[in-house]
Amino acid sequence: MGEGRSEPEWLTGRELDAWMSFAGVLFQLPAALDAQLQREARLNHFEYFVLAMLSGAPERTLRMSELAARASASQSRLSHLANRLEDRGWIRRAPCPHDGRATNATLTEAGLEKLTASAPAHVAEVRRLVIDALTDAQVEELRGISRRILSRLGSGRATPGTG
Amino acid sequence: MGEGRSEPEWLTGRELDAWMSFAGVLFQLPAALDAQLQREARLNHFEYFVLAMLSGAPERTLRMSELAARASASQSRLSHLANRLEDRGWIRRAPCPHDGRATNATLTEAGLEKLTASAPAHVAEVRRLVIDALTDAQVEELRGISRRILSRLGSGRATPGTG
DNA sequence: AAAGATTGACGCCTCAATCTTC
DNA sequence: GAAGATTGAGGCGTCAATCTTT
Repeated sequence: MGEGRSEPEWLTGRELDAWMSFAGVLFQLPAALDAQLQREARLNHFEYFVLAMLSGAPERTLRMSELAARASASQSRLSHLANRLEDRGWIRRAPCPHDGRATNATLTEAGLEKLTASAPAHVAEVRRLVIDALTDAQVEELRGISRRILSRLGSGRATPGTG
Repeated sequence: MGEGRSEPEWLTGRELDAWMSFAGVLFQLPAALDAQLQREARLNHFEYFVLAMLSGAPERTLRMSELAARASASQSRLSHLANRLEDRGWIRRAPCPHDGRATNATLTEAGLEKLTASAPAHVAEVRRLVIDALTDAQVEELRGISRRILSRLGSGRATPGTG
């Protein structure tokens, strides 16, 4: 990892340069992806992600807590979202038979149709803004870089908002 | 359809793998940085960025519209934020002498103190989560990758939210 | 007491409407 | 009319409190 360059208080020129560019991506890319989904599907990125997660689960069903964990979201946030998705008919909730505390969320037929209708344009935007902007080697590098950052994020401190 | 890596409708295995990891970073890293700032400085990332921008400007002053452009934020968003920052005493607004339509935002002494007090911990978190998680070569790669993505973002379509 | 989930209050952002100055 | 800026309404997320089941 970071061997010889450990001045704690500031960033060197090269590091600062890299961080400024990366921070721009961190600001603007999620906004751009959200904008595309909002425009063409009336969905935000988190809503899309939740529908996608459910579509890939057995029975198209997942516990609320499991869903929250996979989306790195608080249970509260997911609960609010589930209210809205349920109102729109994309998902349905039912108490879990095996554990009276838990709630299962299920993707409805309408929800699946919504997702499959929205996916191609979203994937195309991801391809346009990220994948096709990079060389094959850079795509590989990006994977490795992301993994490393994620490992720091995971071990940093306990994820809050679980209550 | 599926020649090379230009199938428009979906992502190949390697691309998907890279995207999944990168999307995780896109979700979690901004949240982690916001959390640190919120905890230790009662600031969010956008507020910090605005203060930092002003601190680097001549006279510690910038037009609202210029500030919004540099932060890739809508004028509306910046205006709401400026209300809050002004209430807290970090900035001051005054009409621009040269153009009656424009408003200048100035970082106050208190705002500068707030920024300098908050910066070290924030930089340390950036270093911990990003810079020190990567090799020197990866930091360089990340710079190049970010530049490429930014160029797509810039040319994509006109930035909305200017009204 | 802990885990799972939900709710309401409050804060921030988006969107459309509005006002002033150029 | 366009540019710069602001405002209010409504939507979404966070936080703290609450309820139920284990």
